[in-house]
Amino acid sequence: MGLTIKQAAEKMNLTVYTLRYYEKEGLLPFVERDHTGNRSFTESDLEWLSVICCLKNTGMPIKQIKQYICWCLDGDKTLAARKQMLTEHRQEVLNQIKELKKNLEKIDYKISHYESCKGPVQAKEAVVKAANL
Amino acid sequence: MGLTIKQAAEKMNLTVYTLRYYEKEGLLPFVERDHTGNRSFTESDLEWLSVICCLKNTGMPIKQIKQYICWCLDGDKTLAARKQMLTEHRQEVLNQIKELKKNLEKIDYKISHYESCKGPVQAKEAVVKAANL
DNA sequence: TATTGACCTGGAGTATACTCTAAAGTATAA
DNA sequence: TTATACTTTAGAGTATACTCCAGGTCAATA
Repeated sequence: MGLTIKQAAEKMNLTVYTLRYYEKEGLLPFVERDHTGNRSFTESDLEWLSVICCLKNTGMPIKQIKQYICWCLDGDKTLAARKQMLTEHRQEVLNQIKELKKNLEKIDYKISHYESCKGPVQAKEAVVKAANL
Repeated sequence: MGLTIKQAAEKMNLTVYTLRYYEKEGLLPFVERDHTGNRSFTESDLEWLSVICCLKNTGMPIKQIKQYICWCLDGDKTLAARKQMLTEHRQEVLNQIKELKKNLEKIDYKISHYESCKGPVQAKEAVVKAANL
């Protein structure tokens, strides 16, 4: 027996609303139903979900994830397309990391100014400059 | 003379719509107007904007950025609060980078499977496993 | 003087990704 | 048998961050 939607949601740290939404958007064409019409999540489904979450958490839009999933279910003839999509996405993730690191430096720089402000009152202009730049 | 909204937008790689939206949201209380009521962006304003973009690009919500800007204009009594906000945000950025790197590994792993699929046809099961996991 | 072009405002519209509600169905326990 | 604890669907509502439009103002040029 597979997991109920609630159990699957708990395991994946998602809400049942989100899982139903993902299905509505075509991200979960592989999830089957039991005799009463309830969704039944297998271990394999959870692995698919973990790929979906990986792509979602790295900024891929739902529609593109859907495209990827559809390609996966469409057999070998989409192998090249899938590989290309992931390779391009990989580059985007690398760019995101680079951007974050650049911005992190700027944040660190500002924090370092606040560090130097914790002592006794300084010349007002110096404080203003440190705070604003 | 300061820059027009169009010039400022170009310099900051934003649209004029976005700049007006930011002002509407209280992110640009420092931008002044000329005698005709047009916004006039100074160099200092652009520096503020670059901080705003830095925070926005690292995922800080507009409302929180507004809080930060308001604190900056509210003098020394908010120094501790500002420092705390940036320090907490810094940690969030570190977490984002960590998460992205973790997901990048998963993406790399999947790509490596596609790499191994480019040769002559393999056993069908092996291909399916490589593609799906 | 008339037109052009860039600016202004308020407010409506869009995109994305959920998030929730209402009404109905089903299985188990008291 | 009735209560509860789930499940289902369609569809409405929310949050965030823009994005655009209509109608108007203003300054410079033909």
